[in-house]
Amino acid sequence: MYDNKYLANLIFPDVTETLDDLEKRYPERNLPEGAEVTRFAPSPTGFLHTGSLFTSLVAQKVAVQGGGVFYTRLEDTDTKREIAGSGEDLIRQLAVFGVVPSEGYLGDHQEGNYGPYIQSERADIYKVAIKHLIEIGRAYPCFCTKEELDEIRNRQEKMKVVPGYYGRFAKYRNLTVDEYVELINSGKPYVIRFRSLGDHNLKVEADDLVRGHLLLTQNDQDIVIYKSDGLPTYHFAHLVDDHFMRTTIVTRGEEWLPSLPTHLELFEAMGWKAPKYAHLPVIMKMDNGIRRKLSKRKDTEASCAYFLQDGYPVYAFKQYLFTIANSNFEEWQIANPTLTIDDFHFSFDNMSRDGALFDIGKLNFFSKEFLAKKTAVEMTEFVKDYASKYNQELLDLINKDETYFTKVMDIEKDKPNPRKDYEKCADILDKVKFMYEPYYSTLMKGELPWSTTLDHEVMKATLKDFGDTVELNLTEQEWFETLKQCGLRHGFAASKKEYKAEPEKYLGSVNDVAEMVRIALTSSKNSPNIYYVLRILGKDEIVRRMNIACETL
RNA sequence: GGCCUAUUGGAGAAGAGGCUUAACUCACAUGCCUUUCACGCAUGCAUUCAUGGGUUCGAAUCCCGUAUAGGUCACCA
Repeated sequence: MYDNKYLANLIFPDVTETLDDLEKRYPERNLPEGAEVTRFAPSPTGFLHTGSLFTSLVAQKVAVQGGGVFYTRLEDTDTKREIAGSGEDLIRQLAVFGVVPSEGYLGDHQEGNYGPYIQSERADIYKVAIKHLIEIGRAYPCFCTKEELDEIRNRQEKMKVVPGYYGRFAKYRNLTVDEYVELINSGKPYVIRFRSLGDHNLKVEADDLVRGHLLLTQNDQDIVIYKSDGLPTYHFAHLVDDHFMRTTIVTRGEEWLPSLPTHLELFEAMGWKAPKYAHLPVIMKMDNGIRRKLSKRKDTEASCAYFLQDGYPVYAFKQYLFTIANSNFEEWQIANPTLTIDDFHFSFDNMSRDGALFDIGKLNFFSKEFLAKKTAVEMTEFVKDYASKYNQELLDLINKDETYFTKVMDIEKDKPNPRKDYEKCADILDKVKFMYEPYYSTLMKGELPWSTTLDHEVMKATLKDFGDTVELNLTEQEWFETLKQCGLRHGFAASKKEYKAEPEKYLGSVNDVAEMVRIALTSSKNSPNIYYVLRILGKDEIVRRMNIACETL
């Protein structure tokens, strides 16, 4: 007659440490009142997902604002799905968005007293906990094969009962210890399952920081806690890690809500106090009229790298994410324009329970605002940094003459309300290329929006005259006067009003003159203020451009 | 299919029984400004809070049913 203790020793003969040893090794953290310990625990299975960034931003904020600890942990228990190097990538990407943990898995190294912070390096710790559960009869080995499990499921489907490994369907749940011992000694492969005491007809109460008080169905599944590869499943690793790393708030996506009862029962079985939970809404997307979760495979917005590639400012992106996180953030930012997100006080109470649709329009708004506030020099620096990483063509353009590029960025910056024409760096090349050769020449060879009513000879004469007489050392007002004079010499009224009053007397108005000069200068009807463009180009270039323009007429 | 969660305008949302003839932000529309565009300014944009019932003198706010959407039911996290 064997007992559970014998069974536990048979399964984990090398495990000599006890739970008490671990409690001593990872003591309660000494933190001020109200300080929280949060974490971001990604799996190394790919790039940084927008939803993950969102979750990590919230976790970090909650810890930092209360003087607590934010740490990272690598959840690499699924060796099959692991993508080599993605753990380091994740940490690097996080850093780009200002999410820098003070403790934990940091890519190339680990830091802190509660480690290791890589789950695959914590196998011994999990074993101590599992051994304990076996000893107290709350865990047992299960020898089911994949086929047996499938068969159980099929039977349950036919019977129309809740599927899964529980109660009377749990084939190995009620063996005697002797039987377990015999099976193990026979060499049959097995996993360890939790012995649940729950009942799915009963409820369990739970509190969630964003959802409030919940009444959930109890767990009754004898879930696998220890896989045949010697590593725990997520559920068990979460339990052990968040307990011994002394996490006080678990932030995670709402897809975890259904497993909350399981986790709660696990904590209870271990005799541990469960942390507080915050199940965050997921970011959605409208796809053909239906709302769905951002998909890693289908949606470019799902990857944080996508926004970086497009050259969205990190701060703007964070502002956007914070409007989703806390509904009062926008109003706060408007009321406190000089303060940053770091000064904002986040609260779970102001978080919405259902997933927001990803709104690129709103991101664009924040981004435009942000870029417009930069000075020309800052802008050049910012764009250059972007170009050096993502856009060689743009980088070449800047490097050709950085001072010149800064002048282009400086257009109308001296006005009280600066232009907001760039929403991301990826837009910039297209918007400024007319200021450069060979782009200008190429543009002028294309379709040009010249007036269809004006006589081409008159236009040519006007443009030539304009180039020959243009004065650059004038104020904008004065310069506009000379433009009017030029128009007057060729039969254009000095203002739209005058033209409208006596249309038979003129060919058009100064507006028409400005338009043709604009096209000659930029190839387009829409451009920044020509006065500024002229001053950057210089007299010789203006004359040259007028000649090129005349040739297209 | 079972279970869970959600449902206020195009989007994010405020709203906790009377102060809401539903705040604010983005988007959109119109007008003004103006040498174009952008900026800025002004105005407009939900008689209605998924829906049906109920409670109440009074409901977006409380209760019940229905619908819809999302999530979840692995030796994945």
